[in-house]
Amino acid sequence: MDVRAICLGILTRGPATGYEIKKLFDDDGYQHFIEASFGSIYPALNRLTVEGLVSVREEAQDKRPDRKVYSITQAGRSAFLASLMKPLPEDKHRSPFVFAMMFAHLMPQPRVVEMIDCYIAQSEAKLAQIEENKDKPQSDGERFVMGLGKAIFETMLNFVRNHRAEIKDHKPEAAE
Amino acid sequence: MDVRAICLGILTRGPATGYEIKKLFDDDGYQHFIEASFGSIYPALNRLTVEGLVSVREEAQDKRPDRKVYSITQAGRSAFLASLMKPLPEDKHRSPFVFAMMFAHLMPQPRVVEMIDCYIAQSEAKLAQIEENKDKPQSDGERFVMGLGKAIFETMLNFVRNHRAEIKDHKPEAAE
DNA sequence: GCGATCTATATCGGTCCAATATAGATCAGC
DNA sequence: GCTGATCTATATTGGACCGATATAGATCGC
Repeated sequence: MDVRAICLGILTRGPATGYEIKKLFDDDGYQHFIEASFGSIYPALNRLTVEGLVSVREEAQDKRPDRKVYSITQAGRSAFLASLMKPLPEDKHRSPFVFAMMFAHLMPQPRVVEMIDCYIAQSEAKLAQIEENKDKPQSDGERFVMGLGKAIFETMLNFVRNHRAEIKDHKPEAAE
Repeated sequence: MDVRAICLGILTRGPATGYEIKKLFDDDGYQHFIEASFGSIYPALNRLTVEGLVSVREEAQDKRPDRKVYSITQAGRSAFLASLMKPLPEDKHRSPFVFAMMFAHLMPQPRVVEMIDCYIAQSEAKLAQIEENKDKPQSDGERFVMGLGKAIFETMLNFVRNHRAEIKDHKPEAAE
């Protein structure tokens, strides 16, 4: 599941530029489960082109930088399918917040509450974004991703909210 | 939240070798939310030593490689605390499985079911590991991490199990 | 009209991971 | 008692990847 495979996957949905591939992650709900930066997308597309897994059509635009529209080739389709038949790498959930919570006892209490509130706000924003995209026409796969994202963020929100209440109850002198 | 900060955090709990820091992730439930490899831990500890944020005591062992036991210094403690006062990077949940599910329509149906079953088995194993460690003496922070991990994996398991049933109901010709 | 944001590509430094090397200890099973 | 597997322990290297930055004209909001 490296960036090259991710690009191939996106391109099975239709031709796109590097910029559009990146934007797909930012705008829709995918970035919660998979992402790639420009610094890896552009080199990946170049290499895929050399290997014949994608083809490029340069669209010279009037008063804009050229667009390089990439399309997946038959060889690319086969390669992507083959990668889906191999065992998948495991999920990785990296949470600086959770790590920080392990050291709550070292922090001033207001900072802990601030951290939790910030995390709650972020999770709410993510949930809102998923909710927003719910009306768009979606494939089965997209509905699965959005549904799972929603379920996970709701679970985390609940858990963290309860934790916040515990902290407040336990040390009422730090109440707002 | 780079590897250096992670090492400092672990060392606030007491002196440890690079090996032990890594093992903490593997054995206990932390690896679900934060991790680091040997390839980054050892260089990080070296740099922290040069910077005076940790100190080393080399224990020459009889018939074993030397142990380098690292302890956090006062300067290290301050640096770690300072890093906790800065805004935290956001969570990153990277799931090749979820990405692959977006392309279920391109795969042979048995492969989709296999993927889901594999994912369910992995999640069950992670849950079992958390359950196992429940009896160990734990700090507040550890209970928080384990509790959240348990809640998330249970949510995902539920969701994926339902999804599996849907696939089976929808295409009963692929039933086991 | 002016700053902010958007479209669009590209590169670079640095971080980090996965794999590999080394090497003796211990432990399980035969 | 021997043999292979696993464990303790450190270290390096190649490559993947990210975050920041550069460039540059377009468009949009105020």
